Amino acid sequence: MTKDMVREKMNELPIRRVLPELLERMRSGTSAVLVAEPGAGKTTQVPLAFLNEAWLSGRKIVMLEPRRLAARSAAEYMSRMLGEQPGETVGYRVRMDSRTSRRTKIEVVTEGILTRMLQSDAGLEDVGMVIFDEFHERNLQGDLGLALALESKAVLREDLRILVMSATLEAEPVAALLGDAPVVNCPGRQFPVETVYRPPAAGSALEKHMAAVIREASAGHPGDVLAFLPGKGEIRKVQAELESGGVPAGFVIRPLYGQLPQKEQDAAVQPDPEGRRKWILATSIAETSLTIDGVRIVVDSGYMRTQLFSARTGMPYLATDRVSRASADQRRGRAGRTAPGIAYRLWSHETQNHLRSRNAPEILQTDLAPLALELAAWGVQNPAGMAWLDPPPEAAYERGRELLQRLGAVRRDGSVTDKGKRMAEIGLHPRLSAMMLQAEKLGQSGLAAVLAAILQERDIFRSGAGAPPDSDIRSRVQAVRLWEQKGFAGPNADEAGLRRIVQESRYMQKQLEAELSGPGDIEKSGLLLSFAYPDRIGQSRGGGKFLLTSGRGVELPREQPLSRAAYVTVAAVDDKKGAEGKILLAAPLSLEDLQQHHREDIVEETTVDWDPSLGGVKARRQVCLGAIVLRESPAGQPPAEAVAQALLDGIRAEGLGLLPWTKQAAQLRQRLQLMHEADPDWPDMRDDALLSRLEEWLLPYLDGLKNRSDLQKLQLVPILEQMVGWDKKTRLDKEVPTHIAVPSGSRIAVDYSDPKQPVLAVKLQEMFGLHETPKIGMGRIPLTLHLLSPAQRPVQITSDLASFWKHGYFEVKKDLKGRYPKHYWPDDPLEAIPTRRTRPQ
DNA sequence: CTCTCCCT
Repeated sequence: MTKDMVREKMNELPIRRVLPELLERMRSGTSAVLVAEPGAGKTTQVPLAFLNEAWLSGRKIVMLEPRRLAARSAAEYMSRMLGEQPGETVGYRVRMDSRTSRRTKIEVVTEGILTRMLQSDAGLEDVGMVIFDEFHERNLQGDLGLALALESKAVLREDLRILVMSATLEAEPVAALLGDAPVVNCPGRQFPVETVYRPPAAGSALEKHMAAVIREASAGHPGDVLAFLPGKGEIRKVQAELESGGVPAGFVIRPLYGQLPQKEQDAAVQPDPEGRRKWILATSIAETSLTIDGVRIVVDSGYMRTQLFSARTGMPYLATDRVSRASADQRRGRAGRTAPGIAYRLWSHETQNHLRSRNAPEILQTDLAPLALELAAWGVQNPAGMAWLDPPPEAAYERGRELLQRLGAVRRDGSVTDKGKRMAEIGLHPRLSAMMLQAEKLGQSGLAAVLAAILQERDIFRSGAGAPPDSDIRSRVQAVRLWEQKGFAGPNADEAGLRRIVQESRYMQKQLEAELSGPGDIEKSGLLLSFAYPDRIGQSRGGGKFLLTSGRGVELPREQPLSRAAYVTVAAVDDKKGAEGKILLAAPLSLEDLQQHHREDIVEETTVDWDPSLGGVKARRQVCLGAIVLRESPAGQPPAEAVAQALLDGIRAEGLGLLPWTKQAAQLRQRLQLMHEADPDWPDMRDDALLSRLEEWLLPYLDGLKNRSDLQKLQLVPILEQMVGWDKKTRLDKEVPTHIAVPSGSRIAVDYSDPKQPVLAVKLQEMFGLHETPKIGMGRIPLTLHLLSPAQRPVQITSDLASFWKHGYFEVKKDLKGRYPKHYWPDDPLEAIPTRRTRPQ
């Protein structure tokens, strides 16, 4: 495009119409929000419009972009409009690459760069205006940059202009955050896109359905198809589905996701050299990061995969979820960039109504250790006092602070240490910065820089078909070295990725200003990583399972040689909910290195606990690093208190069944429970209640006991009696007797197993002559009678004996007389003589 | 039995 053509095109842009208002707002005030739909041209027009404002008084305009590529291309585009090269009036600055000069008036930077600028000059002395572009993405770095810029403006730089630009933002909250800033709206310029809802039939697989819709749509409409899926797995399935149904002549399938080697990504984005129509199967990478010309058809699965952070375990995990309405609209818009298009949504109108309106901002679901370090370096220990659209969630923030403390970046009170300041300057995740600083001391910064670069970049390895991926980070280090020395990449490595890693690792080493340390010893990889991930040092439990110092369990497929290492450091992990976490990248480390370099975290202690396999208390001398036990030996004389506590732990773990519940003890417990239910002043005797008060009632009797068989010797009856005391015990015997005397002279034990309905089971013949049902509880509670045959089988259950004698007895008698003819079955039971034998003597 | 995307 020539300079004139660019100028001409620029004049048509919708943004031109709102620029005067925007300029006026920034003259009369100091902040504003610009809401402009895609295609309005805001990114390239707005910074240039402010270039000659008097209030700049020689200062620069800084514009933030969420991606390096976007920052560079915005700078290039604006330079072209001025007939210049980047680095003259308009420049850019991203990690490892910048084009700026003393003449530069507009600096386009990635979001994290602003934080670095503010950390080295809180007043931003040479900046007159900060523009936040694409703010609706709500990246962590953008939110942080805005919070810091607002503090700077409030305290040091009243005149600092802040403009927040966004495509689809609910403008009110951010305008309020800027102090009731005016909102300027600008329409966009998009071709119309028709929306079709096409949910899969019940029970049919989404991938199969998608393949069918792709086929159908390409038959009825022109242009390339862009299909959105949550991840690689689903992409491969749809691809297989399309291939098995036959790809028509003139079409080609192009997968597109971040892990894919650069060459294959390029093939998906660029027009097909043979002029075929593309079926592009993409993740959300194609939602904002990459734009593809020629797409007229979008097919959206409606799902996306995101990484979430578990504040509970301190580890990340992947989750597949429905997209938001904002995401779905963004995806649909991809069909209307160059011509009118059509978008198929593989969900129903009904589902559409339930989608959340926008994606959660990153600050609500990510690891906050980096944020906590920046704030500590800024001098803030409690983020609650700052201006946030969404304040950082407390649990994750606290996790982040704990990690920083462990890495030596902050003190207990949250204030930053000198080491922490250096870590923040290095501009890596605090874990990786801590590793770099430690490696420097050990003369291993060369290896550490390669490891950090590998972890920073996307994985350079593709797993072979069918084979499980290799999780040993040393194989990546080897690939990097091979590439550096011979310019040769292994069959599975991505060359563009290797190039980036080499560049990145050299940059890091240079930044440390360390002497180049040489390649280092690859076998120290696990050790170096342990300085970054001290909470993820794993000890083998066999079968590829490892216990981490944090207490979490993780695992590796057993086919991997790494699964047989005794100790590993786990750098990347997917913390599956419920199940063991999955190790994605790790390296082995030796016990010697571990003991030498983590000496200050290793503690020696005597542990006394219940060993279920032993059925008793075991005392051991343990050498521990966090939750893992490096060595242990039997301990001699453990303190009696600890043994008793361990016994209680055993009972809590295995239940009250460990105690000798004789018939008498069990009945006593039930009788007490009956009293409790009538009067809460009596102790609750249910399992949970007893277990929660073991210290009170059982502990005093445990002296000298060590195991199950010792416990079996306890006398529970006196123990339970002691629990209620003498007065209550006397009352208990009176109100809830153990036995009842019946007319035959027998004393029959009452069954209290159901405290609501105590039972007296007694032979019918023993009850002759008794008019009324016996009662307990000072005559309040009638017993339920189980009247038994001579063979002890219940023949009648009643709590109204008088009525039984009158009515039921004669029926029962007839039957019993037939079965037990030798027994005594009188016609008048109330006058008869009770007996425990066949007949009264 | 398969890792979403991005950045200092």
